[in-house]
Amino acid sequence: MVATPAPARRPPAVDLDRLTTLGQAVSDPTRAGVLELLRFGERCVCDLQSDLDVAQSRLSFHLKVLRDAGLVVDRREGRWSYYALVPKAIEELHDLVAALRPRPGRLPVVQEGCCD
Amino acid sequence: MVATPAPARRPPAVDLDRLTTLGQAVSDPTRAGVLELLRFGERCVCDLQSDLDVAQSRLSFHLKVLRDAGLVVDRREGRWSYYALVPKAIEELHDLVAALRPRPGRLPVVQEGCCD
DNA sequence: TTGACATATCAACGATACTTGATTTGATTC
DNA sequence: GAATCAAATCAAGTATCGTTGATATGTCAA
Repeated sequence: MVATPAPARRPPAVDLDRLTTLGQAVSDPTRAGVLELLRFGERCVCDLQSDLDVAQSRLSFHLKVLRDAGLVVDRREGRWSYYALVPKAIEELHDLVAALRPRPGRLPVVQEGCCD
Repeated sequence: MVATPAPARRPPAVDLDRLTTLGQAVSDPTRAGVLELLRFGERCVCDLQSDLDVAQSRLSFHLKVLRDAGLVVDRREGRWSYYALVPKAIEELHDLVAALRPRPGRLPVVQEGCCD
């Protein structure tokens, strides 16, 4: 019989690395705007550019951040690039935030003193 | 008769300002660590400090960012300050992320060209 | 009081992140 | 091929953010 892994003594730890990466991706107005637009389906860069009214290289920069974070994917077709949301990544962030919810019934209020 | 506001032609816009603010609050490892710890109830600063092993002024700085974003509240008791999650703010972020989910059945795929 | 302690604030520096304009790459059209 | 176009990349500057050490504020205990 093989040793079983030690039972979790605490609720599952939140993947903080992933949370910070996704949080950072979402923390810029241009990038948030891109995500908002992509809700309705994939869009080409030139489309996003005119909808958001940003310089081309700037948009390209932000798209790269979103891509690196895994929130969007791109697809090239002729001279155009189309970007689309990655639903799984949105769900991932959704779940990470859910994991931050206060846990009911644990340490509701502090007792005597605090340190030690 | 007073002019009625123009009816919304699209699904409700996402509150991008709020999303970026909360995203930014969550985009730093120290701050994410604080939130993770606070899931179990309020903690005093000195507690957080030793759990996270960060300098005092640094923690204080990050707590301020979280406080300014509305994600935590503090309560002073004697010499100690206790910080706690604001469940409503977590829900708010949760909902904002949900609002980024792709909308089914709209612009599923791009047609001819893109930038007419 | 005085001293020790918990926390907040501040100023200065260093590190990241964002913006801009120019250049490059690759695809299309003439 | 040459010109054009969409998009990416790069280098430079600027702005924003995070860290550090010092100081300030307020509280408690001796």
